[in-house]
Amino acid sequence: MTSPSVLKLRHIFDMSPEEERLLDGIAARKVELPKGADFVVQGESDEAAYVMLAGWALRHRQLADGRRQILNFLLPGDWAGLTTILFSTADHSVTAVTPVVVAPVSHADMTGLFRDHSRLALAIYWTAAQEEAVVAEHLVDVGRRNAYERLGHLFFETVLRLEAVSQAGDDGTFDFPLNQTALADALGLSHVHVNRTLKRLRREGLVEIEGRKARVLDRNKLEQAVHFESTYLHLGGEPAWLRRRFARSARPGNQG
Amino acid sequence: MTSPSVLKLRHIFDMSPEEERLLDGIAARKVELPKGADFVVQGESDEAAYVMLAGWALRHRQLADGRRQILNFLLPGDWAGLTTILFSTADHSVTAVTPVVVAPVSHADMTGLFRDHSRLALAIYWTAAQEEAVVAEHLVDVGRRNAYERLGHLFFETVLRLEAVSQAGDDGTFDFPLNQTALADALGLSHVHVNRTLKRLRREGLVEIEGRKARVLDRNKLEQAVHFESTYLHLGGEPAWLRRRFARSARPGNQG
DNA sequence: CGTCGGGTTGATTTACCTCAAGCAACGTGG
DNA sequence: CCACGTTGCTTGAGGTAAATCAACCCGACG
Repeated sequence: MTSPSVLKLRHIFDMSPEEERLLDGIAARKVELPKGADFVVQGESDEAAYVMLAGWALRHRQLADGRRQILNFLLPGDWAGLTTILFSTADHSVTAVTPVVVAPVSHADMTGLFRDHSRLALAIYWTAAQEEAVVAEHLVDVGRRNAYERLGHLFFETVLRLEAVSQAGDDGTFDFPLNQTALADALGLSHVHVNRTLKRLRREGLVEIEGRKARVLDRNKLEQAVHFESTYLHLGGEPAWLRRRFARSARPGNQG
Repeated sequence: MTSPSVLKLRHIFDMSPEEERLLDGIAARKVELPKGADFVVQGESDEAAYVMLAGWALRHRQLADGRRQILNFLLPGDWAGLTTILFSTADHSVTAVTPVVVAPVSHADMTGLFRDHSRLALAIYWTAAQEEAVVAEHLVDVGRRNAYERLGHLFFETVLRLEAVSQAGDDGTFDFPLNQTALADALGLSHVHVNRTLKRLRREGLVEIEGRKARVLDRNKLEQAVHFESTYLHLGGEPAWLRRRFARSARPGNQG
């Protein structure tokens, strides 16, 4: 089965069979981590990056007085700890929300990848850039949208991201393992207010939440209600001229 | 005179004379843009990246109904539009706050740089990663800090960043060309509330604002008042083992 | 000399927060 | 298999940080 990291990159990137094999090879070194495991720890220096293969994780920063802010959520196909190769100490933690399957990539392997497979390096850089764009949108959420829009926006974003890696059902159903406290810490709200706002979203027939599953009921209505603008996800399938640029950037020596 | 882009990277990176010359060479192609100029436009596809050499710019996202969120501020030594090489349309705009001096770098030159000077490419990637870390901290600000902390935090961050490129005076004075509306859009507040909170910061003797200049009066007091934690800036001077890693990642063919 | 961008201030409203409690589902251990 | 702590969800009451609305002031500038 093709790994989610391959699935995700196919959206923007014509990968050669060899490149796909290489990525799948990385993904083959599966490690299972229990729910709650921290695989990057704020303030510490870490020794590897990780590709998410299954499950949910979150990136968050902790303040000294206990307040915390969740930066974003990591879904299958996302990378964690890419910056550990650049910074001496991590400025955030990455924690498993559910049991997760990851593939660790040592720094040595990373630099090798960057050296010998510059197209894949560019693809990984693309992933990091997309993540940055998602975090920026969360900043827009928290800075300029109200609680109702923030929550709706997060649901909409999540469906789109999960669909990009074939992890959402046809009927709009998807795994949603976040509790209301996590939502609060992600959206800059209190869990009480999250609760009341979720109630409203349910009452208005926009989303449905049952246990650890969620479902977007009326896509168009939700999109309009929260003024969703999907450009920042860059999942629209990039135009040919851009795909060509990726190709051009290949160095001689990488298989043709 | 060494360009700010070189100054900034020296903090984390042992650059060879040739690499410094190359960066300074990029910086030699100066272009002046007037205050208010958009050099990256949300929704459009752009043809170059830019190194900031002088002046202030800001990155922001605009919502359809007019609300906007400023993501971060670009100071001398920062890069703008790095992702235009990866995405078909920009998800944000970059606008000059003051008249700015930039050096445009075409996509062709960028890919050449990545191909032939992988250490410099890594340094530029470092810059992008640091910017991501700053945006993430702004998310923490807006999500989990009150107006007073947000403003104080921004002042503190700004001094540190300006000092890293030798653009702040010894007495804590620095150029600060943002009006209160810009502060509001950056911090997720109304300009009225920004005004009142600034008054409080002044009254308490933490900062001084005169025209387009600002000054941090009591560094320690401000740091404590807003619980500033500087790790996310990664400006502490990276330890030797990390600098060595950058060196190791050099490919044969790059000088020395 | 009018207009415009920017700062300041007051009065009022509101979208959230905090505190507090109750309840259901669940695992754990005795 | 019952007592229990725990975790997560829900609801109410009351409080507050910050928004909104509305002036007014000032200096710059054409």
